[in-house]
Amino acid sequence: MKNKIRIERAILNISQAELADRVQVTRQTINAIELEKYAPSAVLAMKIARVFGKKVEEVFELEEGD
Amino acid sequence: MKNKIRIERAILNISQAELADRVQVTRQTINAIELEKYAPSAVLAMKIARVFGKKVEEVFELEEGD
DNA sequence: ACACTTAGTAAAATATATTTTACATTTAGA
DNA sequence: TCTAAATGTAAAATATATTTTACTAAGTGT
Repeated sequence: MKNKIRIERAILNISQAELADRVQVTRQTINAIELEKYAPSAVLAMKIARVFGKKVEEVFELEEGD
Repeated sequence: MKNKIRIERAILNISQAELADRVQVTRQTINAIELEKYAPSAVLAMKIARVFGKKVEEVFELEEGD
């Protein structure tokens, strides 16, 4: 699962820690998802998209293997 | 996390088993999510929404506790 | 150069999602 | 009514996400 978290963070100009704070997870969780170490839960994906003012599909993209 | 899976299934007129098949999970997984026993992964939520031709936010809704 | 914020990483523990197998119940159609 | 399909449920096993603690490295501004 690919994502545009880094780009959206840059647009909002917020750190991983700040985003983590806003969606109530740890900074490491944001880092891991941003680096695509694993995919988030639907709840977290929706919260992240909401912070960015985007739809889930605009931030996350399904890949072949998913 | 609330969802409109039952309604969307009714519109498409497909069973839980058929939906499970299309998104490559077991029938029990669809049943559990539909009955809100637990929330899906982002991957699964996106696949389900895609089957229904809807955005994730049109099928799933965040609740207070999420 | 120094201090500070940000980002990357890792291992162990915990929480949660998903599978598997199996059975019970409800619903719909012939 | 009989039968088949669809749904609900449950326990145990496995997979995956998330937390916690902690350390390292990289970038920024002064």
